[in-house]
Formats: sequence, C-alpha cells, structure tokens
Amino acid sequence: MQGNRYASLSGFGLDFQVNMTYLKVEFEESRMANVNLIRRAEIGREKRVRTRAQLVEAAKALFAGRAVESVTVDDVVQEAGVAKGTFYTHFDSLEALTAAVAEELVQSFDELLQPGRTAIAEPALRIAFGCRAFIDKAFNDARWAAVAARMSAANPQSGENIRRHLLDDLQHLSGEPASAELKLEIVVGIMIHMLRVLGEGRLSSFDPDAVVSAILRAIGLSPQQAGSVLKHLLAAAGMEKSLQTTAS
Amino acid sequence: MQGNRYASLSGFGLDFQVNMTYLKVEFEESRMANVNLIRRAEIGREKRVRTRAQLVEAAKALFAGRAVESVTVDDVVQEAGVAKGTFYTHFDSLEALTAAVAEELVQSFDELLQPGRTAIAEPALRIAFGCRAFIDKAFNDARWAAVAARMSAANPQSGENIRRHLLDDLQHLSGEPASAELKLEIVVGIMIHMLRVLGEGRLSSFDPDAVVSAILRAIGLSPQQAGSVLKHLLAAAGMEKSLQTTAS
DNA sequence: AGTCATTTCGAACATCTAGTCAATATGAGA
DNA sequence: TCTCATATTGACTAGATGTTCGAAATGACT
Repeated sequence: MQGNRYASLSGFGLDFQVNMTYLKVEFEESRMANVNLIRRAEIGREKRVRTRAQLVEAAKALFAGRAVESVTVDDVVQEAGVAKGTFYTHFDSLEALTAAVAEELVQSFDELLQPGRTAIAEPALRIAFGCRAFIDKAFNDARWAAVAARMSAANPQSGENIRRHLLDDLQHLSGEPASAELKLEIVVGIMIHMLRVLGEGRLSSFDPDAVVSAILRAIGLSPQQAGSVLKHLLAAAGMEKSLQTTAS
Repeated sequence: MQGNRYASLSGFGLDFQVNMTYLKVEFEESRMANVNLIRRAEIGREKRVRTRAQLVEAAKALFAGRAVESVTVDDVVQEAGVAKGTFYTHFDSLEALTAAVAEELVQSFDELLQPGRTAIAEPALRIAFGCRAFIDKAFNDARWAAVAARMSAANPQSGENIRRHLLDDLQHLSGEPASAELKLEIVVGIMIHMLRVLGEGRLSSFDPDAVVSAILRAIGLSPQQAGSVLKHLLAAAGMEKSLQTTAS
C-alpha cells in the first residue's frame, strides 16, 4: 500500500478512487486553515503594498509634471508598469489615488513641522521655523515641491491642518496691523508660489533666509524684529547641526 | 419684346434661350459683387463675432469653476448653447479658446495697469498702484479673479508682460536686502493667491490696503516707508475720484 | 512537483471626447 | 417672396478613457 496515494473502493455498484492527499488535507483542515491562510494573507498583503506604492509613486511622478486633472488611469498604469485592472484592485478611482498622494504629502508636512511645534514657544519663531523647514524641503526636493504645488491647486482642503496651526500662531503674534486671516493667506500665498517656482527649477539663485525674512516682514514684524528672529532661527539650526556632528 | 425675359437665337444650327435676367445680373456683376459680397460678409462677421463671444464667455464661466484642463469641447458648446461644429468654425482647438480667454485677461491687465505706468515715476508707488488696482478688480469681480487664478496656473506665460514690468520696478527700488527676482516671485505669489481667495469668495472681511502694505514690507520697505507710500496712493486715488466727481 | 489563496493581468465593453462635413438656417437686399 | 453668401447645425467616425471580470501568474508551503 505504501507509495500509493490512491485507495480503491468497489463492490457497492460504484467504482471510484479517492486521492489520499486530499483526504489528509481535509483531515488536517483546521491546522492548515490557520497556518496557511494567515501566511497566505501576509504574502498577499506584502505584494499589494508594493504594487500600491508603485501606483502612488507613478501618480507623484505624473503630478510633478502636469495638472492633476489631466492625468488618466492609463497614464498611471503605464507609468507604474502594471495592468489596468490592477489599478482598480487598489483604488476605486483616480480621486482615491489622488487622495492617497495627498495623504502622503500631509504626512511629510507633519514630519517637517512637528519638531518646531513641540520645541518652540514663541509664535514668530515657530512661524519662521515652519516656513524655513518647508522652503528647505522644497529647495532640496524639487519633485516634492512640484507635487505639493499641484496638489495645493487641485486639493486645497488637504492643507487645512497646516493652515489651522499657522493661523493659531498668527493670532498669538503681537501687534495688529492686519487680521490674522489675511496674514495667513499672505503667508500661504508666498509658500505655495515658492513650491511652484522651486518645483519648476527656475530662480537661478535662491536664498531661503530672504524668503523667511520677507514673510516675517509681510506679517507685520519690523526689519529689526525679522532680523532678530532669523538670527535665533539660524542659531538654533547651527546648534542642531553641531549636536548632530558631535553625536556622529 | 417687352415683357418677355427670354431672347431666342436660332438659325445657326443651335437653338437655345437666354434668360435676360441672368444676363443683366452678369452684366452688373461688378456692382452686385461689390455691394452684395461686402454687405453679406459684414452680416456674417457680425454674427460670427456674437457667437465667438458666446464661446469665450462660456469658457470663462467654466474656468471660474474648475480646472482649465478638465473642461471639454462638449462642456463649452453646452454652456454656450451652440452646436459642436460651431466651435470648430471659431477655434482650432480648446487650446485656441484658452488662448483667447488669456488674451482677454491680458488686455484687462493692461487696462488696469497702464494708467499707473504712465502717471507714476516712483518705483514703490508704481508697484503699490499696480497691486492695488489688481486687488480692487479681484475684489469687485470675483469671477474675473477666479478665471485669472485658474489661467495663471494653466497658462503662466501669459502674465509675462506684467512680470517684466514689475521686475523692472523692483530693480529700480532702493535698498537691496534681497534679489529683485525673489521679490518678484513673492509679490506674484501673494497676488495670485489673492486671486484664488477672492475668486472663491472666502475671507469674510477684506482690507485691500493691508495687502498692499504687506507686499511693500515684504519687498523691503520699512513699515514707515510702506505707510508713506500707501498714504500717497490713497491721496492720488482720492484726487482722481474728486476729479471724476468734478468732471461728472 | 503540486497546491491554492491571493494578486495581477489584459481583453472586452460602455462611455466620453475630439474633430468632420453634408445639410439646414439665417437674414439683408432684390 | 425669393436669392444666396455665410454661419450654424448635429449626426457621425475614430480614438481615448473608465470600468469590469474571468483567466493567468505568483510564491510560500508541503
């Protein structure tokens, strides 16, 4: 019998074979179900994560180059190198993909701005830090800047968190030559335009400090105050850098 | 013979009639051609102008509400209330229609800014005047603002003239805390964002003077200088208004 | 080498969109 | 009322785009 996986039953008016392997599988169903299904799901999930990331990456590559509204599903799947049907196993629509890109951006915003929010108490310095971090990121990663600029046009509400924090800081600013709401829009306007400019790579020479200084003056600080805030900001950055150097 | 419009010629192996009316028309061809064709063309041109304006108007209405890139020919002809074929007798493509809208915008820019360019010599005051005129227009015509904002995103090169003039003024500004190119982008960023904000009708209360003041401070004027320029600007505006009142 | 839960694939279908063109409408003048 | 140069019309074609779904591929495990 050994070595033969098949058992024969006959004499009941029936004649059939039973694959013993199947019988065994059926017998061990509960263990197999637990082990196999969990592992299988894990494997699948890993594959899904990779493909999904490809799609998001493709969307970012496309959004960096042209209007969000002009990108099609075909564009995305071609850029990602996957089949069309695959897109729809990950996203219901282009809108959902765009939302995913927006979410990644918002997360990168938070990573950029959170340090300053926890470490700095003075409103003007917090604003300066945030703007500086934003501008540095845009300066060092033109594609990020381009995508952020395009998303800000197509999906303005996704920056609502930043706006809220910034408005809060502006309201705690001393002096009241203009409403905090207006100052907010002025700062946001400058920042978004810097995203566009840096994203397109124009502006031969670029001085981040000059931008921060302009923003501070625009929201009501005197040139002297702006200079002072900028000095503190640079000192903090230098300290951070020397700490990093010391640590490494 | 009289009363018979037909002349008969026979005896030459031929037999045919000539319609004298046709002969007369042919005889008077040059006069008819001049009178009829010129008038006919004029009538046609008037009709064309109206229909073309409808199409441009429809495009503006659509551009005010959503991204230029998302508007289709079908959208335009439906909004304009004309047939699809009509679109193509006026424009080669959507791009051509968009260019027409851009041209109208550029013309409105010039009408807005030309007075200040000829009447004002001082760079800071020229800049302030231009910004103020722009902002007032956006404030009083939200749809204009929305269209201009959308076009600035889709068709950035159409504002090149304004940018050139503005850069020129910025380069003649005294004091050099930052490059004129950077100041240009800061001013443009604020202006475009104001177009967006006013085009969407958010910003409950709005103070145009505060925006101009913020711009002047952002490009390097001290609060005192900015205040002085603003005072001159308002004085000039008041004078103009009183002149208008006197004239009327 | 065989199994199979899961993902991926791409052909197929429906809809949308750009662009064309023969037919029709317009309207001032005869 | 009739004419006719011109503008307008809208059905039509071809191709782009969105969406679905059964078939094929994947890959860890036995």
